[in-house]
Amino acid sequence: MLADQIAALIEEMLNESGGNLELKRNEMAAELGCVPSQISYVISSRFTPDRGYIIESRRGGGGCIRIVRKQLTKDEFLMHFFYAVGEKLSESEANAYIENLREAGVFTPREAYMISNAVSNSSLSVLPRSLRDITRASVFRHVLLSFMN
Amino acid sequence: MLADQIAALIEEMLNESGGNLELKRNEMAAELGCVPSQISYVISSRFTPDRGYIIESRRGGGGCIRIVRKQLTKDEFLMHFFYAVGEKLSESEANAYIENLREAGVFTPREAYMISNAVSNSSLSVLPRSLRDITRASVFRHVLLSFMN
DNA sequence: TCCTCATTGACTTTCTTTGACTTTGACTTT
DNA sequence: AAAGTCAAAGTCAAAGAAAGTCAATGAGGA
Repeated sequence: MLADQIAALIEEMLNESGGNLELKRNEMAAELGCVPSQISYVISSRFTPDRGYIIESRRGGGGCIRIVRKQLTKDEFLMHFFYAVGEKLSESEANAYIENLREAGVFTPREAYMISNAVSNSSLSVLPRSLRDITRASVFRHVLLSFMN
Repeated sequence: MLADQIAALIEEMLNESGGNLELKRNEMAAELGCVPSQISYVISSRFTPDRGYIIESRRGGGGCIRIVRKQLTKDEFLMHFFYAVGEKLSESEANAYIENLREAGVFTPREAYMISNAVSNSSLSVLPRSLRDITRASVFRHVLLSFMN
């Protein structure tokens, strides 16, 4: 299947580049003889943040797509939290996690404070209540991910 | 890409001059072999007041462009960003702000990285597109607040 | 069958590059 | 001093380049 070939190619290029890759979507598509949006599809379906990748891109002349792999050298502790956070996360659960991570020395007090503010109800008060816990969970998981490496 | 080269050159010249630079648009364009308005483009797209630069210029014979990198206190800096962040905030704007704050030493690299992840599109991908920029703005403003005083 | 994932291509958005034209200011001439 | 000259920088719109989005369609499996 095309998508798998592309994924494999990207994977390989990632290895060669030490987990930090810049690619030209159009170029790559031309080489593989596929449509450019196929590359987008593969990236958005397989190189997701949830699987430990960070994607950035720039449009326009000289634009490109940047893929960075977080090697998840298992900090068991972070992984634990990462998986513990479900689909939804309440403010108080979040604070409990943050407090735990602070005590464990994963977050500095300043970082803990900041994160707590970032995912506070008040930060998320712009959203309807029904979306807050889902958003909080996602944001928090991403924060955790940003500490793994 | 041309624009990036020019930006890098200006950056370098700014460093050499201690953050206070006068340049000749036409001269520079001639050296780089580009059209003069390209210089204008780079300045207006990258050395914006939002990123902490002040631009002045003089036309006519012997005219020039002056670029000054602002030095603000931490609180001024934060306040500036706090007010600059409007109702909505795109991912790339957010990253520009974060990068600035990191360079200014307000955020540690680790903090910058984390915040960037917290407000990334992928963090907010659980939300409908229409709510992302609003939520990002709110979260980011709260983060800024958590760093003040 | 129905559902999920893959493929495609038309259309959109963002960023860059260029050049024609305008405005400004210093200097020179009358 | 007023007018003219010319060398800057400013403005803007068009064209180009690249990535993003999305909906329609296709293919394979439960």
